[in-house]
Amino acid sequence: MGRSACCAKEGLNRGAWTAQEDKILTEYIRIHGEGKWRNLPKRAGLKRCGKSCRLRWLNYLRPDIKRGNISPDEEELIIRLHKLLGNRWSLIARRLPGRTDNEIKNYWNTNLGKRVGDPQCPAPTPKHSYENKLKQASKQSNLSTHVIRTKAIRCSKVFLTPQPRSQYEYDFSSMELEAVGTGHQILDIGQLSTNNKLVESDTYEDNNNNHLNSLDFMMNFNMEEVCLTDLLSSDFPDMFDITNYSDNDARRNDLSSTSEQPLILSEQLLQDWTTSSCVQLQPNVPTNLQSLASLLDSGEEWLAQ
DNA sequence: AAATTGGACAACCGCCGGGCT
DNA sequence: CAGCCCGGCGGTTGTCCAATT
Repeated sequence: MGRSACCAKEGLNRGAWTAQEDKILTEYIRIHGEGKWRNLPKRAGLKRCGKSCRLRWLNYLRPDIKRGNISPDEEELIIRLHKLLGNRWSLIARRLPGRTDNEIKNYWNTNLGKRVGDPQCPAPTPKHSYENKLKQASKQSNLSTHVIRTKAIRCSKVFLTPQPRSQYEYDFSSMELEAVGTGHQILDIGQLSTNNKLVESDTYEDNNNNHLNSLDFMMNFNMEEVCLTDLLSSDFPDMFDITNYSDNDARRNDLSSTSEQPLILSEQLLQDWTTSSCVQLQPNVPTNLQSLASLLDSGEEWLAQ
């Protein structure tokens, strides 16, 4: 017996969403939060498939989405990440705050794939240039296209350890995060750009007058205020504090054996990085995408071995 | 000015894995 | 343990629109 379809297809709207549908969906999620997608359409009074609602929300309506205007730095990062991860768009998207897997996938398919796949491929046409994209974005905004651009970026795969609140007050110099299931510290926000602020999980919800009890949080990460190119000059090894692994971490021995050496990207480390949402950072070291690029370089070298 | 072409991207589809019963 | 539900993911399609003929 096969599983039932996610929804009956009869009588459901399909195709582009109307402003009214968007409003209904946004309002419903604002009140009830995400989840229960299958029942959502009925409860919200939408003639849409639950999956469709979820996709619409995740790829378009979510307030933390930054759409269009992919910068050259983001582009380079996408290329590197794709080289490392392949078509794992969701993983790639997690490294690009505000970007959705669908957007990155589309961007790759229409731009980067052709370019990267064929070294002889001619330079992008003017229509594809960054400058023109800026013009297009500007044009779109002038046409009052509803481009959602918020600073709050949800970091859905990072959780604060369930410790007393004082553990994660907004003292960035001591804040540490823990990746799901890894049991080791994953990120120190100490020297995040001052433009990047950690906010509690319910900030996002607050924006929607919601109040979920999730422990996950968001990182206020304004890409436009982070000069990615500034990040390209730091030494990646310095970013990693291998000694930060807890004593009962099974990997500690392996890692500590290399702690006195220039960083050699371990499989585990790479795995951590590719499966978590944050990079392990050494306190007092600037967070930057160039370092991610360096990490990718290391990962590429490792993969080539 | 109309028809055609091609790019961009929103949306859909089917599959899969995890969790629950 | 099997069956089911739910959500996530990647591939593909459909539609819109600007550029070109």
